[in-house]
Parts: sequence; structure tokens; C-alpha cells
Amino acid sequence: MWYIRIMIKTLSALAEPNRLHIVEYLHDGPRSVGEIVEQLQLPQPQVSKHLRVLVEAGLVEVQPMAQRRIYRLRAQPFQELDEWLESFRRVWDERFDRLEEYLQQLQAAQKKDESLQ
Amino acid sequence: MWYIRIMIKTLSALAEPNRLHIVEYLHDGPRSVGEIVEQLQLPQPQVSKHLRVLVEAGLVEVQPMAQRRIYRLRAQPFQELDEWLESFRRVWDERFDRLEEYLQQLQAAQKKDESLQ
DNA sequence: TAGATATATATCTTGACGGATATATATCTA
DNA sequence: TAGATATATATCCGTCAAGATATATATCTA
Repeated sequence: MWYIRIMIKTLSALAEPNRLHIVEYLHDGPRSVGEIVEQLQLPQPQVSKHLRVLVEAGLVEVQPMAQRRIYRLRAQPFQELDEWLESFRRVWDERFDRLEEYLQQLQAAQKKDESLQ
Repeated sequence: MWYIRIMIKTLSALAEPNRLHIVEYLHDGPRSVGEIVEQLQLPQPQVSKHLRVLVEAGLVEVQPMAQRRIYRLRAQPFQELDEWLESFRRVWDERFDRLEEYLQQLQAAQKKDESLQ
């Protein structure tokens, strides 16, 4: 599946507490590295490292401004995640849990096995 | 934030290729461990291990059926993920990228600094 | 031009996690 | 009850990524 790699990139970038906090913080609007450091109370190199991962996953982008670097969210990966969830949403609507159906198929298959012996 | 831990659990459970494949496969309906093993072509203990992680994240649940264990998706974590994305959706609708606004604030702050000297 | 400021990069260490293998447990069936 | 079937658990190993620290780079300012 072509989109699996993209999803994994997005999901693993978000699945780290500090990075998720950064994303939540950037939700309010663009911020410089220094502001993120201040907000999260983390060593600056650690923040830069996490921001690099977020950039590579396409979740944020940078805009240089003198010595500062302004980071901001990109909509695309969130929209892709949203589209992926969409396929699940459709299934809830009808019937997410098709256990009964499955168990009946299982029993039918077993009877078939028995009759073949 | 109360929901951060939940989100991290969900995201890190999904952010592993084999587990994401399992979830995609279970999307079609409930399946036994053996069927998942067959589908993913992975060693059975590895599949059981991944399923355990998925159970602990609340993404799937088990239903014993003789020697077999039938796994199926649970809707809740997906819905929670959906709700989390909802807050981002709202921001895209108006203006996701408030860079101009931010830069103006930044310039205003700098002028203020200068005038204080 | 010499600091000062802001950020990135390089390097090392450590812990967690995925993969592999062997084995235990539970249930069915002959 | 003895295997056969289905799955879980235990253990070990190797890798990778996050944290910490030091340093490099770029830009501003006096």
C-alpha cells in the first residue's frame, strides 16, 4: 500500500510526547525555536532535533527571520490522517463489529471440514 | 493535558508497520491469530506480541472461541483520534498559517525593545 | 570587527522495542 | 487420555532513537 509509509511517518512523528506537545503549541500559531524551548522547558538542541523530525515528516515548515527560525504547522499530513480515518468512520456507521457474522462463517467452515472427512 | 497520554498510546501503537497492517486487515472484520499470521506472513509469537500492544492501547479486543482467539477493532480510540483532529480542522477552515500576523507581532515587539533603550 | 544572540549539528550513552527462538498453556479430537 | 491444534509467554539479541553535552554556524549590533 502506497500510503502506509506516509501514515507511519506521520504517526511516529506524532507519537513522541515532546513532539506532540510542540504540535499542540504550534496549533496556536507560528513560533520561534526559542519560544518553543521556553514553553516546553527543554534543552534547545533537543527541541531542534524534534523539529527536524517534524519537518522531515512534513508536519511543520520553517521560515527564517534574521537569526530566528519560525516554525509553523502544515495542513497536509493532518488532512491525510483525516482521510485515513475516514475509511474507518464509514465502517462504524454501518457495523464496526461483525463478530456474529464471523463466528457463523467459522462454524459453517467447520461443518464443511467435518463433512469432508 | 489529560488526553495527551491517551493520544500517545494510540499513536505509538499505530506507528509500527506490522501493527498498522494488522489494523488495516482487521478493518475487513474480526480475524483469528492464525488468519493474521497467514495474511502478514510473520512468526506467530510476533503477531501475538503486536496484538498485545494493540489490546493495551484499546485498539482491539479479544473473543475466545475454543482454542482460537478472535480479534476485532474497537471504535473508541479511532473516534478519540478523530476528535483530536477536529480541533485542527477548525483552524484550517479559518487560517492555518498565521505567519504574517506573527511576523508583524515580532516586529512590533522589536520596536518596543528599541524604544525602551 | 568583536561580541552577543539564535539555532543547528556532532557525538556519546542508555533504554526501549522489535525480531527470533524455545517453551508453556489451553482446548479440541481420536 | 494422548496427541494435535491454536495461541501466549519467556528470554535473548541487536538496533535505533531520545536525552545530554559540546561545538559549529549564521545573523545582528555596538
